Amino acid sequence: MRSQPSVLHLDLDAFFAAVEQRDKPSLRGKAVVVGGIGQRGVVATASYEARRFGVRSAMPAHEARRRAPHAAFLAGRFEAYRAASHEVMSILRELSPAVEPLSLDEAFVDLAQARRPVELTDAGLRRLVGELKAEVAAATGGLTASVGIGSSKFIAKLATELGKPDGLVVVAPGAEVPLIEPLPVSVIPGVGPVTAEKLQRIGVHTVADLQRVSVAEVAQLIGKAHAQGLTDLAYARDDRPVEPERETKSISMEDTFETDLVDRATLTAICERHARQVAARLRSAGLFARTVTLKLRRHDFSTQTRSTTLRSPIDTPDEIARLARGLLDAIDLTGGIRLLGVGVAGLTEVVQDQLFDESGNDPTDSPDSADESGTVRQSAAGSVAESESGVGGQNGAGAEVPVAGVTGPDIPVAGVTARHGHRWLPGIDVEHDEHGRGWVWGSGLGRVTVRFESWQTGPGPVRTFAEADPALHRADPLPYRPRCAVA
DNA sequence: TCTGGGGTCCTAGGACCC
DNA sequence: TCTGGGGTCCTAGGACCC
Repeated sequence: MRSQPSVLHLDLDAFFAAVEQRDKPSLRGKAVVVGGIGQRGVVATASYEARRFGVRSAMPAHEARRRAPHAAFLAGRFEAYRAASHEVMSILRELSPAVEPLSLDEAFVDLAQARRPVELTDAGLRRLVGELKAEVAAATGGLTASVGIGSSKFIAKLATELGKPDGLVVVAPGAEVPLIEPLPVSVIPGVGPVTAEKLQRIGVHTVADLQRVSVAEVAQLIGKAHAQGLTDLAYARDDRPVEPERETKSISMEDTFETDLVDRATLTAICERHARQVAARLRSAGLFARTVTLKLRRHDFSTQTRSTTLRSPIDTPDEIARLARGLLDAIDLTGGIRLLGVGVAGLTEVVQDQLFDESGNDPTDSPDSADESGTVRQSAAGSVAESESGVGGQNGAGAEVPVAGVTGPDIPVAGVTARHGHRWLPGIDVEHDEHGRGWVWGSGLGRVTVRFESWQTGPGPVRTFAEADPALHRADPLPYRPRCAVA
């Protein structure tokens, strides 16, 4: 822990919903829920107006709809969120090079490494944050942020939470322990529902309660490493540095389906598509992977993972798809699958030269022969035969689109994002040849209703078209440009 | 009709090596 | 002949975070 309040934490308020309200003037001041599309969706972000009805992040879609039936439920527009996030992160990096983003809407900044001297007094910090918030609002079209400042990451983040929305809380050095003692243990990062339940069983409800039990006793419940960490945090001891560059450890893609899938050919095609998308991200990051993981969630919500580790790192779509398919081939699909994902780990930047040639004994070194030799290592949990997953396998190497709809619209998924091919999901951007820019208000029965407005306009008119109307197109989000807003 | 998607980190147990 | 321990790598599962 530092002796100065030099860790700043910033969190954009109701971020996704706020971007939607910026770009959709008719929704300003209204209940907006991002996510919650489809039967199996969950809420990503609710506007403060929607929160008044009890809608919360991670709430199942049906529950959110029950609580706020009148709210606008929108699919996410991640390109727009990424753009706004980039603006904010740039502003923070102008302040200090030590910026650690936690997600699109959140970051830590180390003020001790600021590019210019920062006065770490209450008055100095208030001035600084005032300017920061004004810059954020100007660059993003009026988004607000909450800021917390303290002597550690834990305290800064907690301070942000206490001031939401549009807040600023500075915790003075020495005030940390009295601040946290009366709060529930769940304020400590790493204490989720399960750990909180376990702690409750030994009479620990508040942070002060946690101070009273020994590390050994906590370790009995939740493991050694975790216990020491939590105990330290209970005394506000936290020396975790702000880390601007954290390397990627894994890359994955997954989908939850609107209805459980049982057909092996369909799942195989989805598996291959995920594998190829993962490979594309791997390559664009300039990385190679040694481990490929298949993840499934069954009808009863139980989760299963199967993985394979190679001796040499790979990055081609074909290899990753082949391995993922091999893992799936060994899995019993009885009962139905609600989620399927493919991921890679064991990432490296360069493929090491094969100094010792194992002359073909290593299945991973010769992709060409992989389908006959490629048994993945025998593990304690049983072997994973890969031998049928090659070119001669069920869907073959050429299985780009072997099943109708797998790359397109016919397998609806439950996610939050607007990446469902052609479907007119609520909230997405469109352009009409005659009426210009707008967004999808709703669709169904062969019709699409569009509201024609953008951040540049006031609330706009609504019109309905045939889904197949050739004058109606999907569009990229209209970039927000501060200068145009002034004009 | 409950329960997303993208991650990180930890644990436990077996294989295997010295 | 009995009993070992440490260390690393790997797999599977789970808690947690936003």
